[in-house]
Amino acid sequence: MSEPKIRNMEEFAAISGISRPTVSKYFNDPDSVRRSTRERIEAALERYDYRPNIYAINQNRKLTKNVGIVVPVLADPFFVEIARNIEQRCIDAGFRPTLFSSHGRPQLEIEILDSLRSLKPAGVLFAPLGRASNRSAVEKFCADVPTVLFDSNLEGMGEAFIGSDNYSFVSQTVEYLSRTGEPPCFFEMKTPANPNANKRRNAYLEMMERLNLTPHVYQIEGEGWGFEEIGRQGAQKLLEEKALKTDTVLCSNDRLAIGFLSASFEAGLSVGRKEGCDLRVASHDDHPYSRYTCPSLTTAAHDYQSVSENSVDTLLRLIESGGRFNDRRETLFPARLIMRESA
Amino acid sequence: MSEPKIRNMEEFAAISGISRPTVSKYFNDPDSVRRSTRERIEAALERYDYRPNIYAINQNRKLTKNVGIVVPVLADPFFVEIARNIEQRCIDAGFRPTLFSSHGRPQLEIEILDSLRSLKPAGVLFAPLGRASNRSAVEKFCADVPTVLFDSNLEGMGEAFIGSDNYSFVSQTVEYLSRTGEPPCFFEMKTPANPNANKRRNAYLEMMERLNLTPHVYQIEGEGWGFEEIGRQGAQKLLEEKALKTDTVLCSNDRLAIGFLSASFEAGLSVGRKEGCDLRVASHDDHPYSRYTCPSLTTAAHDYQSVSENSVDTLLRLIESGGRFNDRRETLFPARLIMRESA
DNA sequence: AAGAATATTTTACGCGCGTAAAGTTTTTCC
DNA sequence: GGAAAAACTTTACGCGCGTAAAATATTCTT
Repeated sequence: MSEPKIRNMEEFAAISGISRPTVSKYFNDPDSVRRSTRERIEAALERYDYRPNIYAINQNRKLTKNVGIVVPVLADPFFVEIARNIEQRCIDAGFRPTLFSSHGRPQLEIEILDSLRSLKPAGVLFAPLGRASNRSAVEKFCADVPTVLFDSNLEGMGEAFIGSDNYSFVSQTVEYLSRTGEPPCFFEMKTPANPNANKRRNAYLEMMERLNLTPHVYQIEGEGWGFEEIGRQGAQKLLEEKALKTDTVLCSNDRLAIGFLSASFEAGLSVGRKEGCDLRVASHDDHPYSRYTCPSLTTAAHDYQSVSENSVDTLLRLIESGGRFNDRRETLFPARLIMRESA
Repeated sequence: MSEPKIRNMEEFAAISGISRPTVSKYFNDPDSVRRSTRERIEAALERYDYRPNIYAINQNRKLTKNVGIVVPVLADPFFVEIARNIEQRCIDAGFRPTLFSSHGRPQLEIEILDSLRSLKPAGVLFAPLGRASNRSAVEKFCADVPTVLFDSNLEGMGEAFIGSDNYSFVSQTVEYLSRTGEPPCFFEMKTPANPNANKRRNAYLEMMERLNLTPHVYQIEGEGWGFEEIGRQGAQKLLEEKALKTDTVLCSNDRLAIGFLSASFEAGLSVGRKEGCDLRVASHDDHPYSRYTCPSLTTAAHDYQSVSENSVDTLLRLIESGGRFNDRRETLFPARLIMRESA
């Protein structure tokens, strides 16, 4: 490859002995040209490494092959895992994904959507910050760009939503904890960033009522996305004041639980499902590190595969449909209980 | 804003009463036009929200305002933290950063560089996979695109390298551990993914020699970037076989240490610097979660700020210099010892 | 106030490719 | 083998903007 350098499609067409429009056709869909033609082009491609100028291409297409992926925080490995999955699926489908993180900042989220707009993406997979998201900005964006929401639902926004079934998460953990010992209290933030948190609390309350048990919800102070620290400080306070009415604690999510475990350890309390332990702690999300907490964390796992697969499939259908669905469907995937040592 | 929709710069120039070339000049540098002109354009910008077509812009510029940021694994919060920092600094400098992660896969790293090339970025900040990186591919890339390496040094590649001073990390932890108790053994992977690991081992050996102490290095099996699991299994084996010759363990990095702590806990061993503990464990990196391990992890912290600031500054200077430096400088930042409960 | 310096306008071309239309060649099929 | 179908070539225009050159207008200098 690479004798003299090819400057543009004109030159490349010349040296491969094919007309430029046909070469152009080839790059848009290799199968749209005759086999012998395709082979001649591909032979030339191996000798001279030429790639069409992406800017010239996108200037002349209403729809690019770009796909935006926006997550609220990459510092949360959960989103990294989802993003990685989604990224690969987009590539496999012939698109160019670009990953953005709002890093927990509403203003940055707006700016990302804004700059995404000028990328003229074929579609966007968007996990919003949630409560802190600027709803009107999101709404405007979704009106312009085919968007599929995932993880965090903003009612009515985007053409579809794919996420996890919070009720499935909580019902399984509550049922398990109640069955194997004392029913749990619920540990969460007072003003959670993410709407899933509210659904989980409601699911807890509903589940406890159904089981004829008395619910206890502890809502701790704290703003932002530093859940571990918020959880640690909240737990420290509760433990110090001996405020917990049960010795079984169900945390809204794993990151809070990591903070809770940290505070428990520092308070000299032993956590676990074994005889003689002071506390049982369980949680939700199956955070990549929940296997390595001390003790390992009993939790409810997202179906990463299904969420990412369904999200991408939905977006591809959306793109094929011209960017609009007739009805906005919400798809939820159930959790899988992961029993470990903490409860 | 937004009465009728502006289609292009021609139209925007017309309604703002300025000629197109001047408007073009304004967008390339608002300060290059007369103040009264700038104000008229900005007034128009508020009424009609127009943004120049990014593809048309980049087609006609040899140098875009794009900057690529490539990290080996986003699943590692260390890189997320660095990337977040770098991203923001690039934005502040008027560039458009795009974040890529190789996700630990050498093939993906090559593909990222390849697609990055066609983005014609003004420059790239690149943290390579390390040992698994395709050196000739990286070399070719660096020859075409102004590149600054960070975190992981590939000798001679890129125009500069910015990273952490591994000797500073290890000398501080070894000194601290030796001073406050028993000198440490060293716990690492046999075939580490990252060249920093080798430097840390050598620093350990050198430091122990200097202190007239006998070094013990334990190299565990395992491939890839799943350090926690590798560390856990390696530690489990060592602890089971009671193979450790010291009760003070210095891990090559925090993620291995997280695995080590997990295995220790499961083996019923207490870790900490307090009287009566079975083991002391320390490590390097100040991983965002190292504060929340049980016990919290004594470690050596990267100077995130300095590394990211210097990386971006270097890249900006490189871009201004036309993409080439006369000499390839390597800048290393020292660590800061973080004393917590584990050692 | 007149000349110099600086900004802006006008005009025009080019970037690399998508894409349409009309004509030509190749393939397919009965 | 001949006609229809498919693929290709030729020609040509447009996309939205960068940018150069020359003419004109504005601001600054003394």
